[in-house]
Amino acid sequence: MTDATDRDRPAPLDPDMFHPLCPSSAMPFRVGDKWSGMVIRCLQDGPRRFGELRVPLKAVTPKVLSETLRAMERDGLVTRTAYDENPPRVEYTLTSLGRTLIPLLDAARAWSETHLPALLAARGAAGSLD
Amino acid sequence: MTDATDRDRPAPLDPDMFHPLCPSSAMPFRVGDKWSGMVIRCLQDGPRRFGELRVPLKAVTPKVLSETLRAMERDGLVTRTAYDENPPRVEYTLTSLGRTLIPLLDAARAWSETHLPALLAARGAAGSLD
DNA sequence: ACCCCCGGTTACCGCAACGGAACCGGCGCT
DNA sequence: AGCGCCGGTTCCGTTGCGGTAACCGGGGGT
Repeated sequence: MTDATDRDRPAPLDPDMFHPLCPSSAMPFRVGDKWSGMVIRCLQDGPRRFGELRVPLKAVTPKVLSETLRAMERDGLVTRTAYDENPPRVEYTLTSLGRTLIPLLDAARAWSETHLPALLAARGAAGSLD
Repeated sequence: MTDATDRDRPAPLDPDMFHPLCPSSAMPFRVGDKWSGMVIRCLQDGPRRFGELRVPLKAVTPKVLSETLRAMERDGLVTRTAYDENPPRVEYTLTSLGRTLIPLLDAARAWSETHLPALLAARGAAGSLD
């Protein structure tokens, strides 16, 4: 197709971008709700559709995803744009405020890459004998 | 008194360091559990006793505080040192791993100072009319 | 005998987050 | 007529974090 709606469309999301072994879950930080940080990651390269977000976030149910997006919209982190087409199309975009969180996520990721193994080792050691 | 136990003791904690209007509560981040970030702030200048932590964290009950400290100890973020004295004395100290979280807390605080008003404004606007 | 000190523990409970499964509406295709 | 697509919503159940209130142990003071 490659029509107008495909312009400005970022590359497809990697279905495994939140692999089960990804630190996102064990990491001792959270941005907003459980999924908000991952949503920001999904949106950082451009607008995404609801169903598109469900690909990498396969563990999230539509209910929780829509709750998360609604909360983020209320907080001015994303904008929701509904196109009156058929089948319906809705796009979510990071606002400039939402974009300001990306460096924080980067910092959190950097911390995890450096220090999370030590934390998990400590946790494992405590769990096994103490 | 100023005896040996007072050596290396940091200045007393400010009872209002977590003022109700402090962004810590509205901030869209969390480090670990609800109180972990504040505990790290309390410990960043040196070891603190259990009762000492309860001064600025006056909203936390002893149960939750001890749970928090225990979890942080399991994760290798703090060390607990009990002195066999009377009345009992226990000191909590940040480990070097725990100290690595301080820059992250600084980044979160900087974000809040810059952007939290915008987030709260968006939230307020959404709540009032939508 | 009583109470205070400190640093907790125990039992109980409420609420919000999270999750599963099913359903919906409008249009187009077959 | 029936099915599928998309972007949700609704109902219901579970989990677990966090909070409340009460209690504990052991020495020392009065």
